[in-house]
This record gives sequence, structure tokens and C-alpha cells, in this order.
Amino acid sequence: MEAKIKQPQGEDGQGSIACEEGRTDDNSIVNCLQEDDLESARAEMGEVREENKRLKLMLQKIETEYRSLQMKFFDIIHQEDKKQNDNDSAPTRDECEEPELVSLRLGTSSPSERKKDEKANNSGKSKEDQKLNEGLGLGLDLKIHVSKSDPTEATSNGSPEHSSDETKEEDAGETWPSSKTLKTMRSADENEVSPQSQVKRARVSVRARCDTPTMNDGCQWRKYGQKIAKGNPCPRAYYRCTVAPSCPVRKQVQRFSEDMSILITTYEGIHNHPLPISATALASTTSAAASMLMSGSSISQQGPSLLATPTSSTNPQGLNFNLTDNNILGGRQYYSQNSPMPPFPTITLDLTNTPSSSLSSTHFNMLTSNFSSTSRFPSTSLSFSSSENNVVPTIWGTGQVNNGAVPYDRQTQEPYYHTFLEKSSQASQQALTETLTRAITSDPIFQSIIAATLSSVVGSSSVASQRLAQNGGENNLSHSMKWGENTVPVSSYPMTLNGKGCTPTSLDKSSSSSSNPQTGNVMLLQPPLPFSISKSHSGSAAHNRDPV
DNA sequence: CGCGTTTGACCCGCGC
DNA sequence: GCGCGGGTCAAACGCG
Repeated sequence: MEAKIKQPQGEDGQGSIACEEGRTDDNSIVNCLQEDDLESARAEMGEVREENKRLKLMLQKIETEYRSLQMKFFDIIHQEDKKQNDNDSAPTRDECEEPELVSLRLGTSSPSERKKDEKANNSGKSKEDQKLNEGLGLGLDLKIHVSKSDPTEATSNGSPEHSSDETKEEDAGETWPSSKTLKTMRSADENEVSPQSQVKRARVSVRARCDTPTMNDGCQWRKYGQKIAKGNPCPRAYYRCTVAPSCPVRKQVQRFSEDMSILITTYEGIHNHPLPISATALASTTSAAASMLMSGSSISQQGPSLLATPTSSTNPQGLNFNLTDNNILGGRQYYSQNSPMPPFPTITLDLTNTPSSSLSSTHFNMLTSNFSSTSRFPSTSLSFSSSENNVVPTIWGTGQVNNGAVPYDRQTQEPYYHTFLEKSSQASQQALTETLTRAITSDPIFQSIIAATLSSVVGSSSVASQRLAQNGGENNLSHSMKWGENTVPVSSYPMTLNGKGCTPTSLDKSSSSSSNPQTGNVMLLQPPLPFSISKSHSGSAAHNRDPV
């Protein structure tokens, strides 16, 4: 029994310990201390409840706003659709609303759940809780919806004003599928993955300090190749997801040639199987990033077309802001030194605390790439940087050994994971929540990016950007929520940057691939909670980013 | 013996 | 058409 009482001491260790000692010495002290404890616990619970309420309210607001935006968006789509398919037998609106595109969802994975959500959109309030639960507990599911209609319609709808050249390029590599790629996507669904798959070709590159051969992202990978890439002495390793035999997801792992402690992991494809909890964080993040990229790239290259925005409109829980590729900061992609530009649309999540990014300390640093004119594809870079190691935002990694070399055992991993979560996520989540909220609220650039994106998505730029402009620079979290209120649910962004990342320890392992199982410096801390917009930490969130 | 890694060969796309 | 480079395959190998 005592042991059980002792257990929570990780959280409020002092009280528990005190009671522990008191129990053996003096009963009155025990009572006193226990009452103290009880009271503080109650107070804490009260706080948590209040915060819960607030969050629910926020979520509610966000959703209503989202729905209205969605309606707007559909209207726009409908209008465009009418114009474009005036003479042809136009696809029905349903077909437009459920395009064969990428659906980014938080929490739900089964179609039935999806339907539930759709129903919930129209009705009730109970969904709030449902979504809360789902959103908090699960990862994001990236699904491809292939409409029954002729896929070529969607394609032709999407880029009506394009020259043939551009269209070719878009079809070949851009986000939205051509008829050809759709076919392959279909077959990929049924059998194997086609390399032509658009979704597969969208890539999410993650850059983080890590001294292990690969980042521990919770998935099970099997190495299938290694190559020396030009311009980088470090070999690039190719991994395939082996959680499911037919899973199309692959990743490339390579060390950054300029800083060997930085590991660059590029994910490609979408898991076609339920993910281990420990993998959902990264999966959802990369999916979200890919989705962002897709939406953004479509916007940038095609203009706000039909194809540009399904991701941001059809999924109530998805990641709902897109990035335009127009450079705001002109960040330079790390890989550009090795190859002119990535041949695929790539989004980069920079989780390193590189000197350049340390300029902004715990600043949610958003970079976009320099692709514009030279690349067929946009590459977007998100940089989550911090100069404080303990705040290095990380989305992956369980502490346990679990790379491709180690068989994954879900049943044994999850308890470990949860235990680990309990212990570490709360503290780190707080810090990172602060970091992110601070970053968002204090970074006008980021806000302007979102504003620009929103405006391109919704088409009513003025409102969104104005609102953002109004809120820009304010550190009040409730203000930051207004973005979502007015435009998109930022809170649904699944990037959880909680916890410790790869410790930037010295790189004592060879950069070449090693058969050693990784020791797991990257810690996966929790499933992809949506952007935590916790108000209770607003005090520290008031810190502006440190200039150093 | 099974599973995962290694590594040279091969394929394919792209640029010249 | 040719060469280059990225990506993948698959036999060989190593490890538990």
C-alpha cells in the first residue's frame, strides 16, 4: 500500500514524501500533511477542470469557425466548378467535396469514425468530447480518398489555366494526382505501392540532432539500401517500414554533411496500417507537414484552385493551414548543398538548435525554402529551434531501442510508452507548450505566413490577415486562439514538440550506418496532441523570444 | 535457422 | 545516346 502512495511522488514529490515520513512518526502530522495534500490536489484538479473547460470552449469556437470556413470554401469550389465544367458533364458537388486527395485527420482512423465525425459536424456537442479524446489520444491519419469518378476530371479541373508543360510537371510530381497516378494509387491501395504515387512522393524531411544511426520514430524499419550521395561523405541509408508488409512508407536517413550530429530523415509515403502509438506522433506530424506542403505547393503553383485546398477543407480535424511557398525568410535547405533541389515536394521540419536558429532561441522558427524558380516543387521548412537543450522540441523517439533492427512489439512497447509518458510528458509538455505558444504569439512572421496561407485558401485574405495583424505580437494566448477562431484550428496541428529531443551530445558513433541498435536519444514522449493551447501557462508564455 | 544488414549490381530518370 | 546519380534489388553475410 505504501508503495502505491509513494507512486505519484514523481509529480508532487515533496508532499508525498512528507506524508510518507510523517506516517511513521506522528499521526497528526500525517493527517495534517494529507489534508494539505488533498487540498492542493483539489485545487489542482479544479484548475485542470477549468482549463479543460476553456479548452473545450476554444475547440468549440474553432470548430464553428472552421465549419463556416468550410462552407465558404465549398461555395468557392462550387462556383469554380460550375465555371469550369459548364459544358462538360461536371462532377457533382459531392465529387468535389470528396476529391481523391489527401485527408489529414486527427484521431480517427476508421471510416465509421469518420462518418461519426461528419455527422457530428452537423449536430451535436457530444462530439466535442469525442474529438477531444480522439485528438488527444491518437495520431493523425492520413488517408487517400479516391473518388469514384474519373480521376482525370479532378486533374483537369485543378489546373485549367496551366500550360501543357506546367500541367505535365504538376501531374508528374505535384501533389495532386493525375489520372495515371491515381490509377497507381489505386493499385497501391490494393497491392503494392507505386513509385508514382503522388502522396508517396510528397516528402517530409526532419532534421534533428541525434547521435544514433536513425531517429527512433516508433515505427519499425528495415534497411534496404545504402548509398553514398554526391556531395555528402556520409552515406544515405534507405529504410522501409515493416510494421505492415505492404506499407509504402520509406525513409532516408543521412547525416548533415556540415554538422554530423544532425540527422536528416526524410519520410515518404503514408502508412497503410494502424500505427504503434509511439509512431503516431511522428507519423501525424509528417503527414501534417506533407499535407501542408501539398496544399501549399498546389496553391503556389496553381493558384487557389480546386486542387489546392481539399486538405484544408475536408477534414474537420486535419491540419488546416497551408503554406504558400513564397519565401518569407528565404531559408536555405540543408540538402540544397548536395543536390540542387529535391526532386519531390518536400517539407522540412528543422528541430535542430543550430546557431542560426538559436538567434531566436525558443522561437518557433519558420523557414521557407528557396525553391521558387529553380525547382519544380516547393520545399517548405519548418524550424523548431531552441537553444535550450531541454526544450528541444522533439516528436519522436521512444527511449527504448526500437529501430529497424529490433523487432517491434506493440504490446510491450505501449506500457513502457505510457509509463514514460506519465513521467515525462507533463513537465516537458508544459515547457514546450509554452515554447510553441510563445513562438506563435510572438512571431509575426509565422503569423503572417499563416495569414497569407489562409487568405489563399479561403480567398478572403483580408479578414484573416487583418485579424492576424491585429493579434500579431501579442502574447496573450487567447489572442493567439483568435487565429483559429477566425480561420483555422491551429490547435489541431498535431506537431507535438514535447519533451526532450536528441541530446546534442557528441557524436561518438560513426556516421555511417551501424548495425548497432540505436540507443535512442530521441525520445518519443507522447502521441500527437494537438497544439496545446493551454492558457494556464500564459504567464511564461508572455516571454518574448530571447534575442540570443 | 531466421531475420536484418551490407553492398555491389541494376534500373531509371535526367541533363548534356 | 551516353553518362551520372538516385533509388532499389537481392545475394551474401552476420548475429542472436
